[in-house]
Amino acid sequence: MSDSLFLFAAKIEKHPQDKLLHAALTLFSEKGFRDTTVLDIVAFARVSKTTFYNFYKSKEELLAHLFETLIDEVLEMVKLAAQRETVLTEKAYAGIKRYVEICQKEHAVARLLLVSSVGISDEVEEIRKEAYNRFAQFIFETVRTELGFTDTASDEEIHLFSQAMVGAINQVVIQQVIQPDIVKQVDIDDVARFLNRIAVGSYMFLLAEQIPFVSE
Amino acid sequence: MSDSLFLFAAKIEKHPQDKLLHAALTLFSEKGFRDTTVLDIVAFARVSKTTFYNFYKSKEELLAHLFETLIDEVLEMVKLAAQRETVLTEKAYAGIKRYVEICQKEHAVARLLLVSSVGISDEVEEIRKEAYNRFAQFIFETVRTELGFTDTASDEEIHLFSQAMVGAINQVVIQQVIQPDIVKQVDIDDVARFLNRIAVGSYMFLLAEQIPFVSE
Amino acid sequence: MSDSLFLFAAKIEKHPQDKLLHAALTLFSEKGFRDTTVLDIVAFARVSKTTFYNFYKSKEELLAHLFETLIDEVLEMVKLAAQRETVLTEKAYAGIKRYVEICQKEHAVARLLLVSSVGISDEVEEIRKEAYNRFAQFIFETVRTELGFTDTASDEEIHLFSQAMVGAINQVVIQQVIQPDIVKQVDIDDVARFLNRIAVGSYMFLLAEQIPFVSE
Amino acid sequence: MSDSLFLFAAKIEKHPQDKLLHAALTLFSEKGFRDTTVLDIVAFARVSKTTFYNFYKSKEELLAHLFETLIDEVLEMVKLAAQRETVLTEKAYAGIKRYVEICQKEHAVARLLLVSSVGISDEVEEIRKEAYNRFAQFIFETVRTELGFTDTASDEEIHLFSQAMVGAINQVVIQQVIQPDIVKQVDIDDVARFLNRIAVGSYMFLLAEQIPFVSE
DNA sequence: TATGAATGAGACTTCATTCAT
DNA sequence: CATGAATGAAGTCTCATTCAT
Repeated sequence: MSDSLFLFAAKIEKHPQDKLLHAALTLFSEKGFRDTTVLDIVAFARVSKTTFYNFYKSKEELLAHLFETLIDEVLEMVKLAAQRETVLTEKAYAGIKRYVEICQKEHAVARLLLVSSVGISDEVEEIRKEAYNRFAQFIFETVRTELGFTDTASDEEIHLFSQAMVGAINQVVIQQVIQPDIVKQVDIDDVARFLNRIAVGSYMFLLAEQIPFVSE
Repeated sequence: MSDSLFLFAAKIEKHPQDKLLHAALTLFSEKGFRDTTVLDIVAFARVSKTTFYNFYKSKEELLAHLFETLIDEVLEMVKLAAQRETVLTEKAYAGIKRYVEICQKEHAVARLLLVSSVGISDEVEEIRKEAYNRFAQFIFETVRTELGFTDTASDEEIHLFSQAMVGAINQVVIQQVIQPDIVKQVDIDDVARFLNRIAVGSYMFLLAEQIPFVSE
Repeated sequence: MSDSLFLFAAKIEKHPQDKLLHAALTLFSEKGFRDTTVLDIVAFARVSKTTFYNFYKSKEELLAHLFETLIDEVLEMVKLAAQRETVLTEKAYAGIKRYVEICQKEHAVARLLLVSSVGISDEVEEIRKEAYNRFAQFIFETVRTELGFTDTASDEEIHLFSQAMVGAINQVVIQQVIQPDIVKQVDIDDVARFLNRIAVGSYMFLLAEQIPFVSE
Repeated sequence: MSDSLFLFAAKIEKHPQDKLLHAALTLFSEKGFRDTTVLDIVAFARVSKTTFYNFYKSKEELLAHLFETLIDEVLEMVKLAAQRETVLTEKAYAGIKRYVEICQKEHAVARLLLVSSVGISDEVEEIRKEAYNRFAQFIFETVRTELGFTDTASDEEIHLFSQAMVGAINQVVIQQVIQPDIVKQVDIDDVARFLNRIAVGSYMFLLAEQIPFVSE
């Protein structure tokens, strides 16, 4: 389980809200959102329904809160990993690798974040959108810093590009990393390096379109 | 609505199953999967609940069937658009553009395919995975033909790359094309051309790693 | 099974209606009326639903027809048994004994007639009422002939009395004869003789009230 | 309706279970068991379907509970009437009269108890059997006390006899008292006195077989 | 806060019955 | 006649959510 990875789980759960978050994390990951009942959650968290509904208006709201908490922590870890990397040109790679690592180690949680939680509520989608944009922003800035370029591309294009990269990364994670039945476990390093190359290469390509040097 | 776009909707819906598919398409798109009840569906389709459950074991199964039907049609249209394009180097672009076009014109349906249907059931995810792989395969093969290259990259890498591209495309579509509240409508041509450049460029980048000419 | 006891069952069931009656008899007796479906019946009878609904408007109507057929046969056998008895004073006893015998031998059928078929439809109740009255009439006339009395009691009282006797007989049959789990099987002769004594005694008592010789 | 006769109906029905019982009594009596749906019941009782199924596993179980409740009350009233009668030799008559009275006044309820509820479920039949035996026991004991006899008949015979009497009484009630379309309303007193004479006379007859003084 | 009863909504099932082929 | 699809009604079950104690 993820007792050590996520902060609220480490708080020994003195606060009922932490207990609820931890219960939700455990149960949503294990059985999925719809197959987890509110009764399951309060039983696991050892709090009452009253407490539950004092903190959250609905099961959806709990998911939204959990989602936000998790994604914040994950992005924080990713950024931290990039910071800790001393080699400038490896910073983006370090971040992406950390992301892939987390998704592999906590594949149930990753599945929750990337698959099970999709389409549950507009609230979650809003948070997701925001989080993906932050992720995109991180990648873009890291890569730009790495390469020391001064942008010539428009903000609009940069934005699009970053989003595309996030989509690319998540898609690969979904299909290669978090499948529970994958026999030949992919090599995290390979995947991370691969994704990093795409990010870096795509950024260069983005600039290149200004001064075409690749295509016709 | 999409009465002309999707085949089963044009069959005048004599068969209850087509009526159900059409009803599901309409209602899932309009109100989302969760907020559509089986009663809504059978009322809209003017069939009985029994008929519903004769065809589908559950609402989830109907979604899976609808999803499969739609994605098949969409991919068919995309491939057709690429085929019809006579200029060889524009085939991938034509396909991607067709995809983005469909997603814009039928943004409710696209939303259903790309967002609302995620995480509902393993069955749908299985179909989605398969469909995304077919899409990835199409992109890869079209681009390869366009460029006339003989591959030097491994199958594994090609696979990863194609998946990444599909993720990139879908993410951009999700955030730029199918948001219902987007004020400044993006230009379909721009987005499609942009995505095409990513695909082409990424493919070249993929080969380039064999004969490194970009990075260290 | 009752293949030999009831006429329509012996007709080798050439006629679809006989097949239906036989199927209904078998299945209603075995599983009860509500737990037997029309599909069960037509499958067992090897006829089609169309045939079923050509003969009967509903499952209830089939029950009514079956009920009427059975009760007619039973009463016929009872009367026959009484006729065959040469000793005049044993005629009523012979009839009652035959009745109890049938109910014991065909306890599933008896259960259907006396318990399971009650309250299903007004039509059946009408037939039941009529049949019980015929039974009552038989008892009354047989006993009267046995005793050679000329009535002094009113028609009304005779009618009431006969009905009471039928009720008494059936109640004892229900509780003593057709219970499927009765361990100590009651002795048919004893019960029949007992019921006969009640009938005879009651009749005498009925007359006695005219010329009170028993009570205060 | 029977608002004053049956206890649970008088409880102002604060408890949903009482509301359900009252609704069931009303609707089963009015439209019969089969033609009353669970939806009818919960609508009438103004409780939710969930509440219904919290108390009862099925409509059958509700009937069983209602049946038990009603029959208990009826037997209580019958016994009370017998107790209140000061003239010793009129006690059995008083009880039977009360029974017939109730069946006439509440003929819909009586119809439910004696006809509509038959054959619905084994559970009800079990309760019915038990209740009829209690009724039989009451009649037997009352009559025995009235007559001051010391028994010479065997337990087995007494048991049979009591059952037969209950059957006789109920049959007469069914055919003379609770038919909704009876034009010439029977006189309750007459019927009750008649049934009492049967009970008393039969008991004497039962003893007489030991020391035959009536028949040949 | 905790507990438990109650609610209302919706999923799923099973039939009796009808109808077209 | 047989077959099978379709219907409509009802039963049963499971939850999320609310409320009183």
